Amino acid sequence: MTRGPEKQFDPDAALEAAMEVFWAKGYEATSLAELLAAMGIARKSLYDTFGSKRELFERALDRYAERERARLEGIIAGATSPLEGVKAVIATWRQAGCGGERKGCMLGTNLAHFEAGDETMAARMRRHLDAVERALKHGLERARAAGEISEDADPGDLARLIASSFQGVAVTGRARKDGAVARSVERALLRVLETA
Amino acid sequence: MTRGPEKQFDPDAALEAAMEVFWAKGYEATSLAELLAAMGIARKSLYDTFGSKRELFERALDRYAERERARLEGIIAGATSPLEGVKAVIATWRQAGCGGERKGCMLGTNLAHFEAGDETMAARMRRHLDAVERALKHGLERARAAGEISEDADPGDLARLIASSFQGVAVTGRARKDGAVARSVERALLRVLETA
DNA sequence: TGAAATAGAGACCGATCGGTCTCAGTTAAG
DNA sequence: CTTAACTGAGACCGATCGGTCTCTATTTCA
Repeated sequence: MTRGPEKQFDPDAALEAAMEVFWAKGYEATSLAELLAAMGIARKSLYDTFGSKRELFERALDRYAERERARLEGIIAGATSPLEGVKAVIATWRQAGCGGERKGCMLGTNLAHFEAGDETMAARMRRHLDAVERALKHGLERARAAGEISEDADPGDLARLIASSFQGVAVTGRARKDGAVARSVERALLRVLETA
Repeated sequence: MTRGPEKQFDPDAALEAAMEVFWAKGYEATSLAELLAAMGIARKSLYDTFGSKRELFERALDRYAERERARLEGIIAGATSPLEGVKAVIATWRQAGCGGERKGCMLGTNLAHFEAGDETMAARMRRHLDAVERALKHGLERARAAGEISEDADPGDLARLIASSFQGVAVTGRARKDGAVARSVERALLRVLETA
C-alpha cells in the first residue's frame, strides 16, 4: 500500500490480471467490481490508467492475441520440421482449447458480443484470427516445400480447417466436462496431415 | 387486432419470431423491447404465455436445435448415398454457417453466455451439439459400411472434426465479410472425406 | 514544510434491463 | 346485458452496471 507521485501499482501486472478475467468470463459477464478485485486497484486508478472498460478490454485482447500468435510461430519455428511444428501446435491446443486451462479462446468467446454493431472491435478480432491462420499456413507451406505433405495439398485450406476446428472445440469445449471432442478432433487432424 | 377469450395471437408464430431474434443477436444482446416488436405482442402476453425471457429462450433454442437436427438427418437419409449425404450437409453449412443467412449457429453464438454458472442451460446446449455429431457419425458409419470411406477411418472422430470446424466457421464467420473461410473449410473437408 | 502527484474507498448518477402491475378496450359465452 | 377471458399500451419497480466525482491519506520533490 505504498503511495507517491509515480505509479503505485504495476500497470502491466494489472493488465495481465484483467486479461485473465476477460478471458475466463468474457467481456459482458465481467463486472467492474470483478476487474478491480482481480487487478487489486481502485476504480479511479482503472479509469485514470486505462480509460474505460472497453479500452482495457482492447488492450487485454491485443495482449492475448499477440502472445498466442508468438507462441504458435515459436513452436513451428523451433520444431524439428515444419510439419512437426504444426502437429505440435495442434497438440498444445488439445491440451488447452485455444491457449490455456479450460477457458477456450478469448477471441472466440467474445466474438459474439461485438460482431453485431461494433465494426471496430470485430475488425480487431478478425485481424488476430487471420494472424493465426497465416502462421499455420506458412508452416504448412514450408512442410509442402520440404515434401512432408503432398504437392497438391492446399496450405491455406488446411490452415483454415485446423484453425476453425479448434475454434469450434474451444467454444463448445467450455460447456463440456471432458476433453473427448478435443481428442477426437486432434486425432482426425493428425490423420489428415499424415495423408495430405 | 382481434380480441376474445381464446389466444388472440399465434404462440407458435410468436415463438418463431423470437427464435429469429435470439438467433441473430444472441440472448443478452436481445432486449425485451426487441422481442416484443418482433413477436408483435405486448409485454403482458409474453409473460403470461412464456413465463420469462429465459424460458422463452429455452423454447426457442430447442426449436432451433431440433429443427437443425431433423434437417441434417433428412438430408443424409434422402441422399443418393450416405457419403453424399454428409457432403450435402457440409455444402448447406457452407452456404449458411450453421443453419441460415449469416447468423451463424444459435448454439455457438450463445454458448459463451451460459457455460459459466448456468449448468442447466449448458447441459441443454451440450445435448443439442451431441445430437448433431451423432447424426453425422451415423451417416459416416453407413458410408464406411458401404465402402465409401476406408475401413479404418473413424466415423466418430470425423464427425467431430466436421461439426467442430463448422462451429468455428459459424462463430468467426459472423465477423467476416466474405465466405472465404467457409469455402476453404468446405474444400478441405471434402478432400478429407474423399481420401478417408 | 508545503505543493504536487498518486492512490484507495466509496458515494453518487444516469441509463438500461427484466419483470410486475394497472387500466382500458374487445370479443365470446351464458 | 353481464361476465369472464384476453389483449395492447405503458407506467412502475428494484437491481445492476459503467462511469464520474469527492474525500482523505501517503509519498516524493522542491
